[in-house]
Amino acid sequence: MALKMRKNHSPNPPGPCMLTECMAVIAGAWAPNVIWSLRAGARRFSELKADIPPVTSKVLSTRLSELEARGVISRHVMPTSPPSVEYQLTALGRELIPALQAIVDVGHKLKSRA
Amino acid sequence: MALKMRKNHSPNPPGPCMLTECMAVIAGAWAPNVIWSLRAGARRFSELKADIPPVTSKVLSTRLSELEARGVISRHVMPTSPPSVEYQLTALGRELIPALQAIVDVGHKLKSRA
DNA sequence: CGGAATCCCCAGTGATACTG
DNA sequence: CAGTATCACTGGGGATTCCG
Repeated sequence: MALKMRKNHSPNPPGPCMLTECMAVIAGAWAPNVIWSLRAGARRFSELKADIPPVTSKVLSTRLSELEARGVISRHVMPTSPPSVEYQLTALGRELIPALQAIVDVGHKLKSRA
Repeated sequence: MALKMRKNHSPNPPGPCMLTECMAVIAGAWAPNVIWSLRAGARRFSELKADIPPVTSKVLSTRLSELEARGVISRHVMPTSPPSVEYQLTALGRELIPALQAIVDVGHKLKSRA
């Protein structure tokens, strides 16, 4: 899986800029899945990796970084031994859930008609 | 802009398969914008191209072919001279609108907080 | 006008291995 | 456990050109 979204073509095209804007957030391999996995609450790196088997550590950490940079998720290092890290959606990230929910809904319809 | 989605990693991963399923449909460069432009009704090739300035003819026609193949849009050749072609959403395609609407909504929130 | 065919290119993935 | 480092590759996308 992979998602690419052009990140910038400077003069915002007239119409569907918001669409493009937000697509960029949920773009990137496995990004939607990560958000979806976090929808019920915080999860640790290895849990996320287990939730989404085909993802590699590299891509997962890359995606987590991006999402954190965009303010969609927050990262908390737990001072345990061995150290573990928890990720959870920020308020901003939770705003994405309805959109993903809508996508999932359509996915079901697509599936049932295929 | 570009979107990639893995099309198949055979044993459907437990959870977010529907998500992936549907993401694949709206993935691909400018696909969401095309659907969005068709939201209000049928449009011709050149109109779509005008709606989404940065898209090239090749990519637009590629995307239209894919979307048609997926049953999201329908293609009608008008027997005029010069010939023109109209595209419109199928019932299936219209199912996608709520999802895109949700994405646009989130886009606004993202924008207003950035 | 609408779009198919070609060529090229690199960003984004994946695989693998290594580290604190 | 939670990453980072390297490498190689693939195909999606852009530009350009040609066709009916």
